[in-house]
Amino acid sequence: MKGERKMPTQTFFNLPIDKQKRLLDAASTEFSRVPLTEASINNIIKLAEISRGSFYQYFKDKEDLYYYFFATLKQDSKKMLEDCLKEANGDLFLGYQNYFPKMLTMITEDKQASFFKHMFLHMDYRTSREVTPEAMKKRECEHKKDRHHNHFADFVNADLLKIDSDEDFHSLFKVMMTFLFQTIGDAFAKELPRDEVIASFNKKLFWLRDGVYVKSEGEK
Amino acid sequence: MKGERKMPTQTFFNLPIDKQKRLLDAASTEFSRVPLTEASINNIIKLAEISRGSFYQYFKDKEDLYYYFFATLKQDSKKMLEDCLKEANGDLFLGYQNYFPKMLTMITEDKQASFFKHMFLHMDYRTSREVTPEAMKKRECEHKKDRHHNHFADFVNADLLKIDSDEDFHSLFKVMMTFLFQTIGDAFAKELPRDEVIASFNKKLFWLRDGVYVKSEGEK
DNA sequence: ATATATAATGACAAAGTGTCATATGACGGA
DNA sequence: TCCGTCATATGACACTTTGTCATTATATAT
Repeated sequence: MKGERKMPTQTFFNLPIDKQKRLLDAASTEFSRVPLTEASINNIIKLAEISRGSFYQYFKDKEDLYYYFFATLKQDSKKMLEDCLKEANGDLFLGYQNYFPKMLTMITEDKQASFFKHMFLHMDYRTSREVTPEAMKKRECEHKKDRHHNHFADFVNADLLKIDSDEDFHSLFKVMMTFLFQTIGDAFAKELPRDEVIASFNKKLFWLRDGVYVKSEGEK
Repeated sequence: MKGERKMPTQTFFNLPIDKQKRLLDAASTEFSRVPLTEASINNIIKLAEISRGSFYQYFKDKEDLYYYFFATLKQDSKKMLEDCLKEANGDLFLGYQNYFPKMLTMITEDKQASFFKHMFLHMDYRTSREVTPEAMKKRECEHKKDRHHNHFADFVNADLLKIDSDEDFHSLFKVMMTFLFQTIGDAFAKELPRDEVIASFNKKLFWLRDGVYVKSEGEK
């Protein structure tokens, strides 16, 4: 593993806004053209009209820019889930059921759709961590008084769920995000129509909610 | 998308066995050293002591060799799941519960463990398709009389499950494979001890089996 | 005006990729 | 034995990419 830097350098942020924007636009174009592994820094610097050396003054490498670019996109996504959970009165599954179609719209109808397509079809461990909202990560620092940004677990009514610990919560969140990624990956790969995609997600969601086993009598 | 070839050329199979083996050994070494994207054909041909031109006579590119190498490893895995399902008398979940520890052993204790580690940490859409046993894929060719290799659905007692169609079966299989990949990915990433990994998988499995919602009274 | 920090540049070395014209060698027929 | 043919082997080549670095330019403050 290489040393990972998560952010651009200060130098980048000191840049005039329009130069920053040029770079991000270039990133958008290149990462929409091909998946991360095939993207070329050469193309990006040509598009952004900056010199090779400058690029490396702002970012450690391709990945660094990639994840930063993604971060600029995902800002609203956090709030969206939060709202859906509130709206569902803490019902985790209902919340997700409302969340998914919104998410899908954002991903497929955005002008970045092509970027997202590559992303979801090449979703690996690192990427899935980046994509997962912070608020979903395990909270280990409850004692710290600066809980400035709240945790999704706070919006969920745990009484409805067979969940014992924060650990479990985290694990369950991850499972649900996995469902989401998997379904969207499928959607892109097979170019399914929107309603089928949603139906497919809901089916998985309900399996998880109610169980796949038949209970006593088959109410099917 | 580029034209994908799944197999080595005939030329490769015409080669003397020991030369084939040299190449596969080289693949094993290189793909254990680094993930696919960082692997270098240069290294492989040096290790295998073949010329650059020869390599391209056998394989279309890195990926081609990679997936072929993987195919040589995965042969027994199919039978393993089949046996587990039989042993569980068609109980899908019990079958998987038995299957997982065996799978885990195979992946972590094999001499290819390092290869698998890279694979699971970089599992993308394509890879997950390759890894998933054939017998799990959707069967569309029931009418064809040559059902020479059987389908996992045949070993599963569907009466126990809320499953309506083959489509559903396929979808459920995929979910379960996803659990498996996700859990193993976690295991490698966080270097969890074996029993924790198994516990984590089982927890997810039982969530899916029985549902995450509490039923009527909390038997917790 | 001068010193100092900050940013920009492109040439460069190193490494990798896929291709191609050519070389090798095995085999069968004349 | 000589020749033609076929499958295979080879490595030089042209090309792309990457990350670095010595140098130059620009801005800011004294």
